[in-house]
Amino acid sequence: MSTSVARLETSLNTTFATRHWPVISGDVVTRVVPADDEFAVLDDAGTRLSFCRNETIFEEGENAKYCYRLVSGSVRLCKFLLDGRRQIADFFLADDLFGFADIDTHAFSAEAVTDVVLLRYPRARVEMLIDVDVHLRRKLIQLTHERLNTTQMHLVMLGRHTVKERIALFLIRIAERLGLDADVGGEIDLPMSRLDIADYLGLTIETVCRAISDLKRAGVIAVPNTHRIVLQDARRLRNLVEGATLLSA
Amino acid sequence: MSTSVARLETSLNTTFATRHWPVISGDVVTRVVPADDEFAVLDDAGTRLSFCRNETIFEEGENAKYCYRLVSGSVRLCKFLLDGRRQIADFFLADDLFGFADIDTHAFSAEAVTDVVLLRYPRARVEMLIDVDVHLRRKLIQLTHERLNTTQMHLVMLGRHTVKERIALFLIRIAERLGLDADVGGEIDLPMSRLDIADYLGLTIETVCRAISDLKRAGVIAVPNTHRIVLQDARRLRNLVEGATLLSA
DNA sequence: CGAACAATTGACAGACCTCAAGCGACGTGG
DNA sequence: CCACGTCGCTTGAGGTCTGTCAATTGTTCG
Repeated sequence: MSTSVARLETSLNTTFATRHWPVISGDVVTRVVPADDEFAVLDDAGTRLSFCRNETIFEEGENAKYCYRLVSGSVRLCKFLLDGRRQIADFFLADDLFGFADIDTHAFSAEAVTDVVLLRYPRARVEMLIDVDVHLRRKLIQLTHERLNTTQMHLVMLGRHTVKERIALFLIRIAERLGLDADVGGEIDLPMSRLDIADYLGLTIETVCRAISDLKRAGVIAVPNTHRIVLQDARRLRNLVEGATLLSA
Repeated sequence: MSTSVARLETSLNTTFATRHWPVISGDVVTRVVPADDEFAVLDDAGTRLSFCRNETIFEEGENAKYCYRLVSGSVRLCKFLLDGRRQIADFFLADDLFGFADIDTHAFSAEAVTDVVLLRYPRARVEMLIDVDVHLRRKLIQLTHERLNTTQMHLVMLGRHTVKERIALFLIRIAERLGLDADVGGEIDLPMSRLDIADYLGLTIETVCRAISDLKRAGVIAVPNTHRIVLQDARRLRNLVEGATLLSA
């Protein structure tokens, strides 16, 4: 599959050949954007691009000429060490912005976790607009601040949380980002592989599997298929992360 | 000295009596600010405050009414879990800004690592100035982006680096922040305790001690006293972090 | 000099990683 | 349509690194 590949500008007629899993048609997902669209002003400057699963969107060290907005699919932001170790710093989901904080060159690589459609903005243009448009500016600053905060929470997870806590937090936070109420429960459609999760949580794939199996065995979650997780006992899931944060989730 | 101290506004007559180590007089350190001072415009809005070692500057959950600029001393940004685990997300040194990205409430606590002098700015004022002053705005945005980047590098360290690599990276990065050329070597004056280092690196104090002792035994560093580290063999120190980043330090 | 606190070192245990085999879903080819 | 190969996931057995517990040393200050 996806021998084809990413293409560009105009086209987008990438007959995303047959992929196996995440069925996300670049057309179906029609900009379900939150009402307040401070980014409308950016749209004119954007080029629509598509990438196939596992394709690289930009690479560490590359000149950071562009910023991006994810239209559909999901993206991982990652860094590789010389011996192959990998750390994923973030996952981006539909409507997330990324690449805006990269100064001069990208410090991390961005790769398509699933087939992906995104908008690409020239950084110079963005910086110009920031000076001109107060609403855009405020929104971008706010988003950057939020990202710094979530990155710091991620840091706490890697530094001080146990395996069980990390998995539980990961599921809770993904659920919330996908618009579920993690206290009620619901079904999560995980875009990423077990290995991606492991590299996000600073663990090995085996450890992630075992932890998920434990949760399954305990009846806290169900796993109808690999990429689908059902939160059955949201309360117990949350209890797994006490002592989590003193205040926030 | 500095038996005096912290205070402000009203009382806070916590006579933190005598402390043992870092002797930093709040008066001696007179704003050795880099030439380009985009922050001058902030100064009028700032209140000068002092804190004693281990005092809390702001606490997780507190209303984030203020932003801060560190004049002298150093500060840790940390989060506590219910069972006492602690993760330090950042250390701030002289002239660093902090608290600017905190939305609504502080997600982390800030505590004085040494006796500290700082400037406190009302957030509302800062936000107003950001809209008015282009240079201030650009500088603040740039600093926030830099902080996001260093936080992500920190993430890689916690997720994928070994103990030796973490210690080596920590020393290299602190040295650079203190203005040393980490390739040449030099002497680092560590403001923080071993426990602080441990909680910054996601380790225990014992593990940090052992790693430092190993480096000492190997002749890579010398440790004339607890808070002073001499980089004797900068090249070997750097070699410890290959496979570190593919490109950056 | 002694008390309090921080740092260091040692012995041991346990959590997580490594290595390896087995399973399951999916797609291709006979 | 079914068999087989591939790839990702899961499970098991065993080892290692780092955390835990405890004792010792060193430093600062009363």
